[in-house]
Amino acid sequence: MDISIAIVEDNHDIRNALEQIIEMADGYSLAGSYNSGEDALLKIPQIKPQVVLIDINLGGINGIEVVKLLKKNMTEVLFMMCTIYEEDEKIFEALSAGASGYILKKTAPDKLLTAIKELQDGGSPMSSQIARKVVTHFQNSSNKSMVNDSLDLLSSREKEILEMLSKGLLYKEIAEKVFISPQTVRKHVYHIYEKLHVSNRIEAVNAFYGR
Amino acid sequence: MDISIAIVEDNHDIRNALEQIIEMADGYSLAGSYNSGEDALLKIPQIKPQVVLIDINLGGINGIEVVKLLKKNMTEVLFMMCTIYEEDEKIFEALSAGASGYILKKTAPDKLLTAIKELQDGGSPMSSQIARKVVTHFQNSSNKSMVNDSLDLLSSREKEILEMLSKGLLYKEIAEKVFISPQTVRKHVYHIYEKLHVSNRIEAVNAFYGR
DNA sequence: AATGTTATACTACATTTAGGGTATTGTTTT
DNA sequence: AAAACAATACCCTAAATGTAGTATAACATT
Repeated sequence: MDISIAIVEDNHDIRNALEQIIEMADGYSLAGSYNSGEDALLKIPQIKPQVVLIDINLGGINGIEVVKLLKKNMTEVLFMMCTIYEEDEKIFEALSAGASGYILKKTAPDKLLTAIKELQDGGSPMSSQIARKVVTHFQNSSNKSMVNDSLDLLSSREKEILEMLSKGLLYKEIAEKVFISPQTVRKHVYHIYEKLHVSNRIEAVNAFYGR
Repeated sequence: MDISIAIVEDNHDIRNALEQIIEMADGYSLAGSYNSGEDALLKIPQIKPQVVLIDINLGGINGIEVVKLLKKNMTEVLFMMCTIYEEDEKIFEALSAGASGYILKKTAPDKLLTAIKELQDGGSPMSSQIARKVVTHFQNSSNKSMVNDSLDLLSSREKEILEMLSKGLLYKEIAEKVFISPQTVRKHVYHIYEKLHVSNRIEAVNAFYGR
């Protein structure tokens, strides 16, 4: 079975070129082609293509918005952003809007077709440069709670208690859990606040989460 | 200038094969080769290679731990995980430990060399299948705070107050900010707790952040 | 016109926290 | 051995929070 593809691209020449590539290739079929996001929003839910190749900078509503809206009701459709830019912001916006692939317009026809195939096979085709940006973003967001030096000031008991505090437990609940008196819990919390330079639970918990 | 590469791999045959590939290739030079993570931890800080090709499953300390430890003091060194697995968990662990590339052992010699080159050029070489996993993870974590339907139950005033609560402000501070009495703030908070089914600030704030 | 919701504000009471003091027992570090 | 720190636990006081009832004005919905 061919992979059915829809194209959303406002530039006439590029759209025609993409259409040609898809129509001439074996194993791929063109399900629809639109020159605006508005048009795509109306038609794509009807034709239900497997893959949508979509430009980011469309005339009216932009491609990222289109993906966001369509993805909400058509989770199975795979979106591949196709753009001239390689900007960090756009990449993250597009991916969190629900796009699965991100390629540049200058990509050669055969690479484009391979990328669509990969998309359909559960991959996320993108250049390794773009992948690095995603990875870096991933690293930053997964480490931000770890890069907290002030938390190192806390003793392990204090960290343990802060963690329970961050879950909303009361002093006495914490006391029961670790078999100490609520008084002692209070003393620990008191020291935690001193060390973190905060004056209530919320601020301490925010510090704990690195905010 | 050649790209200097270190190899960390406990299997003798594979290590030899990798050494051969690097040594025979133009533009790449072998800076060191180790059969254990422990060895790598000792030697790599001295030889300072540009790229480290490292297996995940080493005999003693595992490759991810090695990356974590080395990356801490050698931020410029690029790590490429080289493994037989394609497990989600390992991928995320490796990337957040500081690895920039992730390839499979079955990768052909010329692809391996290309991947090292891409790594050096600021890319993150990985298969599109692996990229999809990273992207999916990215989508899940970037959306988790948005998918909160219970917050919709709150009136806009209540949301406003919850947001200030989440920053650690006291009732009276909130009262001053929005020019209402602290009593009213308390009443709002009371309603917030009811709607979110929680019974203290921390739990409300956790709900606010979608935890 | 009646009902429901939101925002406002008061009261009262019980509970929980925060700030600070003191003290004992261990464990590290010097 | 002395000093510093960690964990434990008690004291007191005051402030903040949580729970709950009541009430009023404004606005939206039925």
